[in-house]
Amino acid sequence: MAQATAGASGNAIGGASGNAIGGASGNAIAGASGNATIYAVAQRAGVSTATVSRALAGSPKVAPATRDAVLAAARELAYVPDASARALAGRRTGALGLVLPHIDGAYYAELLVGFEMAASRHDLSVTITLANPRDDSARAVRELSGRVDGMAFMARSAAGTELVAEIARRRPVITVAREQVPGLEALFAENRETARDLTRHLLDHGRTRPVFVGRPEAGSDLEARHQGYCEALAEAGVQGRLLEADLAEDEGSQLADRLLADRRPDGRLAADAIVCGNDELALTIMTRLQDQGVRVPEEVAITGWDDTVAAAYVRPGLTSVAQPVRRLGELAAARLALLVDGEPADPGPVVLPSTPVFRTSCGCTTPTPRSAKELS
Amino acid sequence: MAQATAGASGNAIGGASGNAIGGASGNAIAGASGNATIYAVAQRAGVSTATVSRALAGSPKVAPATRDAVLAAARELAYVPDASARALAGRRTGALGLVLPHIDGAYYAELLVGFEMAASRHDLSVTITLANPRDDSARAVRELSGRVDGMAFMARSAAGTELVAEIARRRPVITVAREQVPGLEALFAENRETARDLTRHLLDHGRTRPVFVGRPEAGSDLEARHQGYCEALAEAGVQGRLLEADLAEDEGSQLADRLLADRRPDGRLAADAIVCGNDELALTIMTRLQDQGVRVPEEVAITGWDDTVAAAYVRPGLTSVAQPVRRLGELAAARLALLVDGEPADPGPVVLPSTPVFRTSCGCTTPTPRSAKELS
DNA sequence: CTGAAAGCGCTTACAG
DNA sequence: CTGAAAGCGCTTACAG
Repeated sequence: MAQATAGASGNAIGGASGNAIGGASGNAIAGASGNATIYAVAQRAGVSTATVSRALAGSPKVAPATRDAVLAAARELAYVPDASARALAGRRTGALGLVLPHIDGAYYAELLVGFEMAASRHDLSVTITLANPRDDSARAVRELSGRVDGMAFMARSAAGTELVAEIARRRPVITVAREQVPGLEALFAENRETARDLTRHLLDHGRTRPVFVGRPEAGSDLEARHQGYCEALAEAGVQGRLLEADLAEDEGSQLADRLLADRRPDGRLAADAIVCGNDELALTIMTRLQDQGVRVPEEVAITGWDDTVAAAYVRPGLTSVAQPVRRLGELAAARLALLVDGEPADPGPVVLPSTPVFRTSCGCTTPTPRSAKELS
Repeated sequence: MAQATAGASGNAIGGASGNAIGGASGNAIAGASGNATIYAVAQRAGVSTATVSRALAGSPKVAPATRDAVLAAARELAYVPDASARALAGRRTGALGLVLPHIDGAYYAELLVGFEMAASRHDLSVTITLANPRDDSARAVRELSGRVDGMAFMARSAAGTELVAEIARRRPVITVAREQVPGLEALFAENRETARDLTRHLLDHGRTRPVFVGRPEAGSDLEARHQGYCEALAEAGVQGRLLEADLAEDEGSQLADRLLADRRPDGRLAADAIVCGNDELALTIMTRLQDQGVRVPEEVAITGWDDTVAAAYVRPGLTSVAQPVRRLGELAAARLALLVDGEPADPGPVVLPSTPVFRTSCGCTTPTPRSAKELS
């Protein structure tokens, strides 16, 4: 118990006031873990705690000389304000909550980086919780809501719409890349149009037997991507096919085997283009196909989604779609900061553009110059 | 200001007590944002706030019937305790701080996931801050220290040893994969021995002209990896070479060009094995070399470090080293939870084993079965 | 087993 | 420009 309780009992050296009947008597100069409190700073600077508070907050109502004295005292004592006390008194935690699914890979990391950067710009901390679908994330999410000023719910995080709405009754809430909750601000990365463009691109390469791989679910990103794919086919009068597969490696290789077995009478593969719901699926299928002797993109073109690191290293380079993930995170935090400041919510969904990154797995001979991606 | 101030003025409906002279009079039944407070729950359950507090904390001293009444009242009011008030009164924030460098890729994401999972198991929240080397992370780190019970500093996060030591004077601190601070608990992933094993492995494949690519700095992971590499060479009486390169893509391709130009009299590459400091470097070099017609591993073997996703998808598969990143995160949070509970620090560094993942870029013909990696 | 009351360390009207 | 004091919403000895 050393750290936790050392000096925890009241070594009250008495604040400035001597009013033993009023509330704020007997305030400790040093807090529980030996940290200086605002009382210590006030005493050392020869001012009241109110003045210390104002000086530290940068209030313009404090005389320069006073401010300097306070700042000096605070520095000398290595004073770090207690965030809990500050939050309780100021009715502001100064923190934003972020609910993520169990991060796998770079996507959520990017989201988090963007979110933290923007939050930090607004002098806000970020407290995260990983909402796992299988455990009761409700408890964790509610707990989180009790320690932050606003919350962002990311993608397919376990928190259901019900729960999000409940939290939104008490705190500003924004959702990112997940089914919109009526009345709440919502951010998205573009899916449908980009998928349509990407599919058209494949068609332009002369592909006539495209399939879509992934498992579209109502309201999901995958659904929108599949829809865009269908639109492009409809425009061109081409017949498509949907192969349901989960976004996990194992199903990918099974699918590749299925694709491999599915031949036309002339021996060629039934599919000559594979639009995958994400890179993981695309990479798994592509390498499996190649290991079995299929030439990509000659025999079959393949595209992914997410523009993962691996997409650039495989041969042929995997054509994919870069999502504005970091900006999604940044925007989420920035909006939340405003909402917390009382700005009214603007529930019209905001859709950020995604960018196709053409490498050579789609049939292109020259990949898009790298800078094109950086421009996004 | 809607959300923030609605009802913020004291709509005090009066707690149980009527003592206007004592401190706790005029407590609001509903908090600032319309949230129920402990007073509302107490009133509804017909008990005191002390009893509500105890019942909610699961104290065994509360009669079952009373507890049920309190729980029911809390549920009906959708009561979520204010974490700030709780922290202030209980002298515990219930949160752990995590200082990370600007997360790029899966490494820190994994670390974070492990940390959050373990913290969550201990009913602790995690608040993160991204310490960027260029901005003054000191301010952010200190601020964070004011809102958590303990802090973990990860890898090459910007916070210097000085700052870490300062924080450690006030809070339990643990460092992960970074230069040890005297007196503080420290966690590491194994580097030296693993690098030695990996280099030996290359030597066993008959390689005689290995180079090490990376920029070892004092006390860094890279230094330990380079050291292990040197040890293996020394054992075998083989002459090595160090090519300094930063862990960024651009330097990788320059290096590949240099490697390509460096030929022996018989026209073969000067290097026949490249031990890279990380996968990114290895992948960049490997693809560049391959694009120029070099056969891997026949002409030159290559190994990476980190076992990134891409390592499994490129051909040949990149032999790499899987680090126990998630477990590092888990252990950090678990230890911190104990330290916060008063357990004395045990500064002896803890080193978690890393696992070589043999694919075919090293010269192996059969990759290590996938399960071997999962076992780790 | 339960309640009255003090107190956690700040901020912020309010008064001067 | 500054201070005295109330109060933020909880927890926890203390007393019964």
